[in-house]
Parts: sequence; C-alpha cells; structure tokens
Amino acid sequence: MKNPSSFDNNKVKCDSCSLVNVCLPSGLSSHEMSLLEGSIDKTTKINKKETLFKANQVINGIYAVKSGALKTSISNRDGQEQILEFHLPGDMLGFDAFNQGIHTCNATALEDTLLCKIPMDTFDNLCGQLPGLRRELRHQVGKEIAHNQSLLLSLGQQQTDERLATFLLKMSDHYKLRGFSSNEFVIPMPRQDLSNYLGMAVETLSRIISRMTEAGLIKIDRRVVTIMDLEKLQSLAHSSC
Amino acid sequence: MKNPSSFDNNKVKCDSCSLVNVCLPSGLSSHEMSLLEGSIDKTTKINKKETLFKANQVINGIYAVKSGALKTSISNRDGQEQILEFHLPGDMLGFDAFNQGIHTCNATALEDTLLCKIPMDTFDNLCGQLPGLRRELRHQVGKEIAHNQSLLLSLGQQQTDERLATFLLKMSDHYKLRGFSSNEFVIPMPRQDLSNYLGMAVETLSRIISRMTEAGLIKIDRRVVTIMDLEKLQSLAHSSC
DNA sequence: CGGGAAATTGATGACTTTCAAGGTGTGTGG
DNA sequence: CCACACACCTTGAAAGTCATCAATTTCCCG
Repeated sequence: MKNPSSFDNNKVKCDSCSLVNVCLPSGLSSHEMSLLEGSIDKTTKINKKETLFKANQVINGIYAVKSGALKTSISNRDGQEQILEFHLPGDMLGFDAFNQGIHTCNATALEDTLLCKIPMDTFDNLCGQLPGLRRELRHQVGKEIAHNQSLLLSLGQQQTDERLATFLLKMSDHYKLRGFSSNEFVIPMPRQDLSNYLGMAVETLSRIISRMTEAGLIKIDRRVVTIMDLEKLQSLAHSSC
Repeated sequence: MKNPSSFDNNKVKCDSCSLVNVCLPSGLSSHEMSLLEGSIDKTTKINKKETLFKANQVINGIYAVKSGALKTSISNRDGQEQILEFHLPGDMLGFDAFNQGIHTCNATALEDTLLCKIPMDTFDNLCGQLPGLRRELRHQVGKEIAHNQSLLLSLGQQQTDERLATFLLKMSDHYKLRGFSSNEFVIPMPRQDLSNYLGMAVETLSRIISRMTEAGLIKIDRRVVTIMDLEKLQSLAHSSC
C-alpha cells in the first residue's frame, strides 16, 4: 500500500503531482493551471509542532499540504481550545482569513510538513482573471463549511462512540478517494489531539477504542487503524456510505 | 426600545433600510448599491414553520432577513438533527450552497418572516462586475465560518451552563450592534430549538436557566431575556467582551 | 538504554440525560 | 367571552454517560 506521506519532491509540477485531482488545480483548465503554477512557492516546510500561522495574524498566503499533516484550532480567553480540522496531503488551508485577511485560527504541524504556498495578493489577482479559480475557491470554502457543519452535528448530537465511528469513516473515505486503502490507514494525530477534536477526554477516547476493538469493529495499534467491520461501524455512526 | 421585528415595509430602498449597515450592502459604494438594488426581490415571505430551502435543493438565491427569524439545520440518516445557526434581521443566508450550488442545510422560519432575495445567477454576474460585492461576499462567508468555529469550541469544550452564557452574550452583542438594548432582548426560538443548538436536552437548558436566574445572572420570562450581571456571565462564558 | 511523553486502565464522582409528572400560557372554537 | 386543548416550559427522581484523579504500562527519542 502506498504511504500517504511518501512524496517530498518539491520541484514537481502541479500536473504531475499525485495530488492534482484533490488539490486546488482540480477544476482548472491547463491554461489556468499554468498561470497559477508560476505563482506557487513549493518550498515551504515546517517542522513538527511548529505553527504555520496563528489567530489574529495577517494572512500571508493560501497553502496546500504536500506531505505531512497539520491541525487548525481556536481558543478563547480562558485557554479552552478546540481543534477544528486536520489537514492532510492535498488539503488546503488559509481560508479562515477569507473575511478580513486576518486568520481566525492557529495552524500547527502534527509532523514535519511540506506545503505549496500562493501569496495572498497573487491569489486575489488571479481570482479576478480566472473564473475556474474562483469556482475552485468556492469549492474549497464550501468543503470547509460542510466539514464544520458535520462536526457540529457530531459534537452536538452524538455519543462519544458515535463520534469516533463517524470520524473513522470520514478518514476511511478520505483515503479511499485518494487511492489508498479504506480499511487500513494511518492517522497523523496523537490521542490527545483526536480526543480534543471529538470533544471528549483522552481517557474516554482510549476506553472507546478498547471497547470497539473488543467488539471486533476496529483494530488500532498506535496510529495504525484497521476497520474490521464496516457495516457495524456505519450503523454506529448513523451513516450509510 | 425599538422592536427588532417591527419593520415590514417591503418597498423601502436599501439605503434607507434600517439594516443597511449590517446587511449585504454595508461595504458597497452607492454606485454598486444601485446596481444591486435593481436585482433584489423584496417580497419573499414565509410563514412560521415553513421552510425557505432544504438540504440537497438547488440554490435559488441569496437571502437577507428583513424581519422575523429562521434557523438552519442539518441532519444525518438516522434523523439526528443539529441546528447550525439562527438568522435574525440583517443576517444573510444561502451561502451553504456556495460550493456546488446545492444547499447543505435546511432553513426554517421560526416566525412569519420577510426576506430580500437576490437570484443566484444575478448575484454571480454582479460578483464578476463589482469588486465591492465580492469583498462583501467574502465578509459574509467569513462571518459564517467564524460563527461555526465558535460554536464548535462551545460544543466541544464547554459545560452546558458555559454554553448558554456564551450564547446569551453573543445575542446581547448582536442586538447592541444593531442599536437595541444589550441588557434586555427577545430571543426568537423556543427552548427546544435553543437546547438543540447548544447540544443539550431541553430539560437541561430549563434547569440551567433556573439556576442562573437564582444566582442573579439573568432573568428569563419565556423569550424575554434580561441580563442582570454581565460580568459574572462573561466570566462564566470565559469571554471578556 | 534511560527518561519522559503517550496511552491505557481502574475507581470514583460530577454532570447530563431520560422518564415522568405537573404547571403555564396561548389560541381557537363554541 | 370563556373554556378547553395543546404546545411549551419547568421540576423531580433515577439512571447513564463521561470526566477526573491516580496508577501503570508502553513506546519513542535522544
């Protein structure tokens, strides 16, 4: 099985990048793509635990994850923190500053991470010229909104085990869509981060994993997830795809 | 004190609408506004409990609430439902279909509601011509994303009483920004909807209200909210504005 | 190989939900 | 105009879920 984090050639062109179909260029014509290509800085690299940007910072650019993984999070004045999303290869981030050009959340690397970057003003200009890019922007922003909505449903209405099941199925779909195994995959975050994302205590997450393993639904060895009984997992998550 | 739902003249021009500063035209030049004005249908009306649109429907247009109130919600295959946002006068909705032109959520009127509507294709065209409108669109979408993020923090990390405090302060700010009292206001939703939105059982919400009333933080008579001790409410919500 | 972070497990208690009953207000039809 | 029906809201008791505290084990990095 291919490893999702295995490509690190930062010279590769968009049209030969293995992420081309899930990344920003997915809906662009080759003409549009070549115009975009010239503005992309493919050398951004941040190490594990470093931040790509923080809340209240002026936006620097839009990013696409080439390899590695990040988390975005917000916190309030009392230090309560909520992880909003995990960003895997092919995912884009930076749209949280869509509004005023100021980031609303923090982005932190979960592992050493390579990114492509488009400076904000260039992106803005290109959006003026390229209808396809505008469409793609809408698409990406829409994805982010849909993700948030689905997480809200999970946090607001589901029990802890249902939330984990929902999450695992989402990950499974994610990897499937990218040509990887949907039954066995690696999640890039520690228990602490996953439990925060799912709105529960680490210990609760750990217990749920044990219970679901015992019930034959999954197997999890550290960060390697194996889905053993897809149907039961789906019925637990109240989903059918 | 003015009543938020008191204006129902559907002939009024944008620039003399009392919502002009919080609505779509807020960032537009008078030239841009006049172009926009011609495309706005100011006669949409839906009655209490009727739906403006449903998930999976093709988008019809972008709406602005003139009077009344709506809720947007999503649900999964098992009928679990989560209210995502309440839309009050001056708020816009329809951006959930930003992505593919398909709505991702349902919009239902909480009371008889008047709206302004801009047909989707007209809006799209105008966005191509008017940079100010594009900026305003980004602004509105950014507001929606920020709202979702803040609700995620609340649902994921806060206790039930902290969630209610956070909600009441948000409502207070909302009305303050629109020139109404920040200490005394009417919320447009029944307990059932509010409790769903805040991810708790109706009974829990009712108990929290009783406890917070007894503690002298608030007074709530049906849907009339009075904030009695702003500071304590803020410290409960872990916020300081 | 050792120190420390990450993960698991157990016991306990707090918080929240559920089920049940009763109260309050509103709108409609007689 | 009153009365009744119904929806909405509140309150109580019991049960269940989940968080916290504490102890231990496992694994990873230097």
